[in-house]
Amino acid sequence: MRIKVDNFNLEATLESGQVFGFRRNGEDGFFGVIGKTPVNLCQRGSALVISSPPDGGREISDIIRYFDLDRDLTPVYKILQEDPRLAKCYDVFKGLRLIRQDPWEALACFILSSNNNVKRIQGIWRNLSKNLGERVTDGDFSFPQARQIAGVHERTLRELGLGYRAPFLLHTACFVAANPSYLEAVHEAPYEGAKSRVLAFPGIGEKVADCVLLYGFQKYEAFPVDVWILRAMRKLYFRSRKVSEGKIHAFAQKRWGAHAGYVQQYLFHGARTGIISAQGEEK
DNA sequence: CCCCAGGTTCTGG
DNA sequence: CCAGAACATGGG
Repeated sequence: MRIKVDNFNLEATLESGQVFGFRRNGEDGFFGVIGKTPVNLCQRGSALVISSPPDGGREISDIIRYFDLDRDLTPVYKILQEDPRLAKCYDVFKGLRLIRQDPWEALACFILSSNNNVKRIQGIWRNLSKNLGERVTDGDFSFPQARQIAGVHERTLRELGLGYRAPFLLHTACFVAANPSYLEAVHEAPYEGAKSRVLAFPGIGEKVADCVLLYGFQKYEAFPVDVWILRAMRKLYFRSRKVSEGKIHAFAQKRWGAHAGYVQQYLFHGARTGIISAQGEEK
């Protein structure tokens, strides 16, 4: 199947650290599992080519929704272009979009992300999927539901590489499995209320909560401040002073409002790939 | 043996 | 409210 896409950058979208279940497949392709459907993706200019192995395929509307392709990025582009500190990110990553992830997967994965690196998070994603998920192709699995994780012992999660995060994920999985409507309530609630509900889980603080709200619940006011964003923001907007994460979060929300989350994604990818030099902060 | 990785929690001031 | 340390694990 083939979808005409406008203002879309598949590579930047999948490699900007918002989702952990995709891997490169060939020169310009990617393989991943959306829900329980395995998909091969590759972009040829304005064409997004999608193939699902035995053609148990996804509807086009599902793909459009997943990659947020029905969003008008004009207001985001306007912000990026009009700020010289962000223009480079626009030039290089134009078409980067925020994925609408499964809420549970986003919640679980970003519990695993704390004090961790992307490569290892991807490895844990694979371990969890292979051991607790469902087989969707010969060697590929879907990310396990809360129920599946809730059914194992903490020691099992440690063996899969979760380290000290094992009890955090286990507790959260048990709660979600026992309270299926909780995540729906997060969806319904506005940003602040949703955030307090997400913060209630163990192992989730300000930063992870914002990631979960942004990637799993489409709360676009969310502005996760991690080490990369902290360095970049200090450098670009605070002359490398020791401004706190909280101050930066408030600054971003006031400056970019409902588009803060999108701006953050461009900034994060720019900082991590070295497009914008995030160096130069003196501790 | 050090530091770092999309931090959070706990502790003592 | 703020600064420091501990926390598993793997890589540089």
